[in-house]
Amino acid sequence: LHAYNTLIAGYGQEGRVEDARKLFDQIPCHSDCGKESNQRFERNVVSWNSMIMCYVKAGNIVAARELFDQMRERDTFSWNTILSGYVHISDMEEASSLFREMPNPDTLSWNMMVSGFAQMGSLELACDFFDRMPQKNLVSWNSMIAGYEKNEDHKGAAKLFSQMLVEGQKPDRHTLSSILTVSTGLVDLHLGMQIHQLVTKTVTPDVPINNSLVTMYARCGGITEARTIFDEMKMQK
RNA sequence: CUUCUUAC
Repeated sequence: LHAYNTLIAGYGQEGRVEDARKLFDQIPCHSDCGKESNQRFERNVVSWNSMIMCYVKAGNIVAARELFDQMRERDTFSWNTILSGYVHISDMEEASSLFREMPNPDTLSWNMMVSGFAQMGSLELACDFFDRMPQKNLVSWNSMIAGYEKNEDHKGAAKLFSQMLVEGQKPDRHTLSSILTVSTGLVDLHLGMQIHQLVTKTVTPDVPINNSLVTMYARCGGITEARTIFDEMKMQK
């Protein structure tokens, strides 16, 4: 059964929804004739969740929702999965009401609400959720920073970033590449160089990160440094 | 075994 679930999820990654569905339909639903307990081979929550995930990834919220409504046992994963479906099509109306109906929203749910609102330009709302979050994690910060960035509030993003450091969160590659884009937008070479320092200490060199670094230096008047990084990139291959 | 965030 684990094998089935893994395969369904795997098809999901590749967008092969109907193959996933075929497998899903092959797993017995719930044994109809009461006596026999074939609990051993039955669709479980994970099978449902994986299948819903496939539909969500395919952009087929309607189908995902149908499955969701049919489930008799929903866990936090199920809720978060459809929630993310609505967030990705920017249907924050639906997302909000789901969020309100959720029995026990966890950090992931909050994160999705934050990034959803931020992504559609409702920075106010995003901030609101962000501030009210019971506990924030790295992803929460990253989503919020990305939101500022998307709305071209580069100063806001930079401010949030320093606040993040003050609160003792360590940035990861997501944070750093967002904030690099921000320094590029601000044409702030000084900030960019500070980030560069952090990059070399915290994350393993990475093509996307290096690209952001090169872009940042090039735009902020550090052509020499840009060139250096560029050359280092070639060495690594 | 399944769910959240970046850039180009």
